[in-house]
Amino acid sequence: MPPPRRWPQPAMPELPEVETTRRCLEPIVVGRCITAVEVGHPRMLRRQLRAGDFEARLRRRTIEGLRRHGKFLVAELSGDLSWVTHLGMSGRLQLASPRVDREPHTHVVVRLVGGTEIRFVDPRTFGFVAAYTPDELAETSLARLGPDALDSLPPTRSLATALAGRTAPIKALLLDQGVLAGLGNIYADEALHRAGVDPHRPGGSLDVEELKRLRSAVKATLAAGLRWGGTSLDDLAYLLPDGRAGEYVERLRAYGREDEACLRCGAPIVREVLRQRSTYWCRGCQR
DNA sequence: ACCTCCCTGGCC
DNA sequence: GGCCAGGGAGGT
Repeated sequence: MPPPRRWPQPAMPELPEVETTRRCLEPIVVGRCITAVEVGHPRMLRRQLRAGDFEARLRRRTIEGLRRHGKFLVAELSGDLSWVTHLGMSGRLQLASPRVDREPHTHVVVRLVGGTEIRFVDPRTFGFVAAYTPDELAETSLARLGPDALDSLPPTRSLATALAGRTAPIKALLLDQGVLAGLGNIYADEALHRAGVDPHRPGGSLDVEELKRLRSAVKATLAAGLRWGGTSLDDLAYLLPDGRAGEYVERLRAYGREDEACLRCGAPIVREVLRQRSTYWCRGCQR
């Protein structure tokens, strides 16, 4: 047995983790009414225009739908309000009975009719919650997101238009939520590895063939992440709402595999810092 | 288009 | 005791 790999510290909820969370919550919460709301950490409300609004806006509303755009989870509430949750770096949502002890760093608790609680646990507090009217929502960063990488992945020609003339590294552009919404550091590295594209390449320098490969790679990477329930690292910062761990970590091809052999060409995967972010890639087969 | 900051647990 | 991880906002 090889020693267990030491994964880089943070789990990072990205599109597959948020979508897995959404799918797990949807059948439980949609159609149910919110009876009580507690916010234990004021920082969670830093994106709410008036902090006092959040609890009042949620209470007694019914959750009519649960959607996702990029990494944002949006519960549509009765009365035309949107409850927005972003998991940040270390956030996760939990379904729990009120009888079960709260975990440390449980910053928001939303209780539903019947007693079930949706709990937002976030040690590093990069996540947040907010309740917006339609007008307010139109002014948030949610309204400035690019197309969703899973549900609305643009055709190759649209990607070519979006990237034309861009000189920033393709990795940075994949992380730019205004270009494409949903990829974070793990899945950006995975997609570039699958596509065989060097993360440093200026975005505008990719030819049509490369863009086709990259588009397919994004699709395949997200589908694989979803299929395995997302990526839970050793710290288990990310877990599904029912407590299960995502299993994609065992299937990562680049991220976290420094000095290990590339699964495609055998060259060692290297780690370097690109735009202040860890980047794992293969010098042998990513060009 | 780029850099800095926020925040905390885990590791050296 | 200090450093590192990073999504997104804000500033330059």
